[in-house]
Amino acid sequence: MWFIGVDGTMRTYDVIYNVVRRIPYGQVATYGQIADLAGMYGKARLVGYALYRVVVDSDVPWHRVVNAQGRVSESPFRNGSDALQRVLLEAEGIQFRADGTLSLREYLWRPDVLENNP
DNA sequence: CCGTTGACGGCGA
DNA sequence: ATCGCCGCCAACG
Repeated sequence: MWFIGVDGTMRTYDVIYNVVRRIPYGQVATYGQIADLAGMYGKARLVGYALYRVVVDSDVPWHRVVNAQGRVSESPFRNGSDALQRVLLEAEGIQFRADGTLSLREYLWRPDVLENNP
């Protein structure tokens, strides 16, 4: 499998990426939520570190991860991927408020509810 | 083996 | 509400 290293070990960040891959189209998850689901409760920042390493054209839907305020985390180090993130989310039907936040109540992924269903 | 590097979140003033 | 502070850590050179 692509997420297992040649030595057979799955790296820490790969565990995080695998959770991110489960976020459904049109929904979002928070950094803290991903950490929790990855068995790294309280380590939201680690998720941020991991996503920083992801390349834009990755198979990991990195754009579906926002912060606990329902806002795209911006940083000059992201070199524009933060602006792209909003564009990609809007392309999935997610609407942003005037203050730059999105409705977590409406778009937050709830894994426990039912994975796939219309 | 270090030193550097960064997409968070919660809590207090 | 809106700041600042701080815990926390894998990957890379």
